Amino acid sequence: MPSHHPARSRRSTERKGDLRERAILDTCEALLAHKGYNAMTVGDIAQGAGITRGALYFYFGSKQEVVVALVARTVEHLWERSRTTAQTDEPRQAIAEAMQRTVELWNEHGLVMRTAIDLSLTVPEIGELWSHTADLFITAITAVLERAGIQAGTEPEQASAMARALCWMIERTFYHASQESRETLQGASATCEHIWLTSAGLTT
Amino acid sequence: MPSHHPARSRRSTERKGDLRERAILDTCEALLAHKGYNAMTVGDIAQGAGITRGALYFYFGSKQEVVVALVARTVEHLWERSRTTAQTDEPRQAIAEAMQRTVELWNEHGLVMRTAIDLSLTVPEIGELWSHTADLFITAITAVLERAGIQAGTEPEQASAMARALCWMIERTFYHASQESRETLQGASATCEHIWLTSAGLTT
DNA sequence: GATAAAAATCTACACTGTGTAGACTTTCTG
DNA sequence: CAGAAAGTCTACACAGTGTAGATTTTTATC
Repeated sequence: MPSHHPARSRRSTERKGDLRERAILDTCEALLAHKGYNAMTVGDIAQGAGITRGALYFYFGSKQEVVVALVARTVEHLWERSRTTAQTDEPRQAIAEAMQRTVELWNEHGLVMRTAIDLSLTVPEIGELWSHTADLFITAITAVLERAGIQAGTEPEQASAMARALCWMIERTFYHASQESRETLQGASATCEHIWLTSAGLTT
Repeated sequence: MPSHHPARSRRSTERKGDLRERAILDTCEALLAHKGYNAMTVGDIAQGAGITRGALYFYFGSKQEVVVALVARTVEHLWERSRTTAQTDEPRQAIAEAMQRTVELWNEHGLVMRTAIDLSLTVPEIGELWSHTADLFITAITAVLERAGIQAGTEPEQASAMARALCWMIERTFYHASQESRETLQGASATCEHIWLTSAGLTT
């Protein structure tokens, strides 16, 4: 990998390699979509990016590394968005907004997110990335639950544990629904929102 | 041709192969536990079962087939148990019993169940097996919700969709918790049970 | 208990995909 | 424009897979 983190040194021109690297990740994403991780070979990716296998190994050490970089790119984007999104104090509204945002995320990045989940177990770096992402969600859900009056704490029926279960519910439900259609995903989101509301004691 | 041993000779001989087949699946399960699916090779399995690779291919056509058979064996066992377990009418008790049973299942077969979930996407047969298993759970949860007064139907806030979301919540929560410890799993179960009860409107 | 079919096992090989080595070409930079 | 850095290629060694065919063991039958 040539570019580590060159944030401070401003480069005059964008190196050819930066372009290639993006082409590689884009190709990888496309291949993931219609071949899946296992069927996709390093040769396929290289070919799609317009170079030979040998050249690809100049950028990434393995197929896994390519996918890790792809997941990192996407996840970075998620963090970015969740950081710049306004937080609402009113629980009901906060929940509605969170679910809406999550639907958008899955509509846009469902494929990579599903891949990240699938590879979490086998590729430690991806596991790391994804578990960090999940923690962001769990923290956010916990905050909403507490603001809605659920007792804070880590015991099974307190906010923290409930938030974790709700997070997994949303992850898994969206994982499946996003494979179907946007309509399915929207419906699944409504169901999750309803359960979240009920769990928060906001059933009016 | 006349059959000289009418009743008694049914399945009299257990072939040597039946023993080997079991040895292969057992070895596979053991290897999955401390190497994981990808790292485990056909040679490893054969060696563990005391035969060569070539001989293993007499029993199974591929590594995937071995794992499919292993999952099938386990899942068969799940179905068996859920069929012979008494169903309770009282919702609260039904939920408590279902959760207890599920904890036991994951304690006993967590490894294979996690494997099944991981491979659902990439191995169609396993996907089939697992989705059928999930359907059993979803149907059961739906029934309990309806008995508790939740409106029947498939709209986002009706019993069927809610049961699906709750099923995924339990699956994913148990998937993670069963990797930790029995205590973690027990706590996670309590949390899921609480959310299920709340969703069913049984919060007294 | 001899024997032939079936069941089980082995060795050897062809194939696919991975990752590495080293030579070569292009693109910067002073 | 010359040397360095970046990028690319071909060729090779290696892992694991699945198959072919010969060979041995087990089982059923007379």
